[in-house]
Amino acid sequence: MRSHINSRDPLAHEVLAAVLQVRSARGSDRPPSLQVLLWRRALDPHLGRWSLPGGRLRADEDVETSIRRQLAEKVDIRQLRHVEQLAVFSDPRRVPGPRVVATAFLGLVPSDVDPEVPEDTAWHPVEDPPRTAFDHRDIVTGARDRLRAKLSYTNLGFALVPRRFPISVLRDHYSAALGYRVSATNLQRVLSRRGLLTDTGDTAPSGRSGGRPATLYSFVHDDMQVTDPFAAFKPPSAGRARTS
Amino acid sequence: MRSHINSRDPLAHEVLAAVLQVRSARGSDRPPSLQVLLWRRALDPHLGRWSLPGGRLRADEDVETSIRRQLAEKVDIRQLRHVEQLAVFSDPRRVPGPRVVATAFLGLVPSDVDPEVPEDTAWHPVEDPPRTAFDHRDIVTGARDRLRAKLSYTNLGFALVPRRFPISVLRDHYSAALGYRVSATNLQRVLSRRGLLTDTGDTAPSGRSGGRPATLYSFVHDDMQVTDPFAAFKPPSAGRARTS
DNA sequence: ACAAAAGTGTTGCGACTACACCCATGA
DNA sequence: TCATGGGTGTAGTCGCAACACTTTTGT
Repeated sequence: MRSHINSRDPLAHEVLAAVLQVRSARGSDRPPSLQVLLWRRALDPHLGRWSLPGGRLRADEDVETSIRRQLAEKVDIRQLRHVEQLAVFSDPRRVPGPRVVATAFLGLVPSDVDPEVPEDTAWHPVEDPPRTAFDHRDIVTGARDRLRAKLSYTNLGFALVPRRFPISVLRDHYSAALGYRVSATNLQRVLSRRGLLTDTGDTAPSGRSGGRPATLYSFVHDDMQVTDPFAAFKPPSAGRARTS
Repeated sequence: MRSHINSRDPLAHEVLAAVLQVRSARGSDRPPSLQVLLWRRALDPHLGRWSLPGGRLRADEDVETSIRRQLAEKVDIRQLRHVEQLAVFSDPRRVPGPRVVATAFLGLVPSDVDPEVPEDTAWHPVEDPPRTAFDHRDIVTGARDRLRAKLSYTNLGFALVPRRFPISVLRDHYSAALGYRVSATNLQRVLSRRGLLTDTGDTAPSGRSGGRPATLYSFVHDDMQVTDPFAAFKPPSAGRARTS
C-alpha cells in the first residue's frame, strides 16, 4: 500500500477477452450451447476461481494486438474469426492491490475448430457460468449481449460457423447464441434477402435416417459488416410460439 | 526517452469527451447543426490545434467519474444529460512522447443551455471540424455515428432537446443530428407508438406569423433506454425523397 | 412405400413512409 | 378571410413470422 497517491500516477493496463464458441457437449446429442473459455486462477487473489484469459498491455502494442498475442500465447487460440472491443472497466477497486484498468474484448471462434487449451482452462456455458474472479462475469455477460445484438443486424454469424454449412447447422448456431429456437426457413430467407449467403453448389450427404441432402451454403463476406440497421430474430411472439 | 522498455511498465491513462449539442448559429435563422466542443491547445505537441476536453485519470476515480469531473472543472459543462463510453484508443504512438492510453466518451448537452466555456474553447460543426490534434478527429466521428445510430433505436433524443418542446423543435434536432431532413409527422408517430412522448397539455404560443399553437411534448424517461431493437429514420428512399 | 429432413409458396401482420386533408391561430 | 404552421387519416410498401406443402433422400 502506498502512503501517498499522486493523481498523475501511471497505472497498469490489462486486456481481457471473453472468447465465445458454439459447442456441443461431447458425445451427447443435446443441442449445442454458447460457451466461454475460462481458466482457473493459480494465484492468490481469488485463487481457484475462474477468470478470463488476458494479461498486461505491453509498451509497444495497442490493445487489440495485445489481446490477440496473449490469446495465441497462453491458450493457443489462433483461430479467432472476430475480435472487438467491448468496454473499459476502471473501478479503482475492481481488483485487490495496485490498480489495474482493463479493456475487455469479445472474441469468436468457429465451431469447427477445437483449439488446444491448457490443462487449467475449460469451456463453460455463458448462460450459467461458474463463479468468476473480479468483475469478469460482467464482461462475459457484456460479450454475450453484444453478440446477440449483432447477430440481428450484421453478418456476424460467419464467425460462429464453419466456412461451409447446411442451413440446419446455421440454425443451430443462431439458436445456441440467441438462446431461443430460430426457424431454419425464415433464417435462410432473411440472410438470403440481405445477400449474405451463397449457395456453394455442393450438398452434404443426408444423415443416418435418410432425408433430402442439404445444400451447403457459405457467407459471402468473412469480415463483419453492418447489413441492416434493423434488428431481426426477435424472440417468438410469446403466445403462439411454435417455431418448429 | 527511456533506453529500456519493460513490458510491464505502467502507463498513463487519459479520458476525453466529444461533447455534442445541437446549436443554432447566433442570430441567423439557418437550421441548427450538431456541434462539438473543442479547445485550442496552448502546449506544444500540436500547439494551436483543436482538441477534445479531458485529462488524466486520477487514482481514485473510474473513467466515467473522471470525465464528468474534468468537464465540470475545465469547461463548466455540468448540464450533461447523457454520457457513454465509446472506445479505447491505444496506439503506442497516438501522442508524441510518453505513452498515453485514452478512453473516449460521448457527451450530450440539451440545446436550451449555453454552458459558459473558457475563452480558448469553441463549438464546431461535427460535419466539418477544424484540424484536430492527435487522433481526436476519429473520436468526434465515432461520437457522431454512435449518436446517429442510437437515435434510431433508443430514446436518446431526450438528451438533445429541452424538457418540453413542440414537435417541430424535436424534428429540427433530429434533422440536425442525423444530417438529413426528417418528417415531423412521422417522427411524432414513431416516438408516440413507442411510448416515448407524452403530451404535457400545455401549448406554445404561435409564432410571429400566426399558425396553430403547438402542443408541448416531453420525453417520458430521462435516462437512456433501448426502445426498439429496430432502427428507423433511415435516409429518405433516394429517388422519391420529398420529406417535407 | 414410408419416414425423415430440406426447401418453397403463401398468407397475414406490424411498422414505417408518403401525402392528402383538416384544425387553430395572428393579421 | 387568408396565410401560416400544427396535427390526423389513410393507403401503399417492406420485411418478417408462421405454417402448409413439395422435394429428395435412406431404409
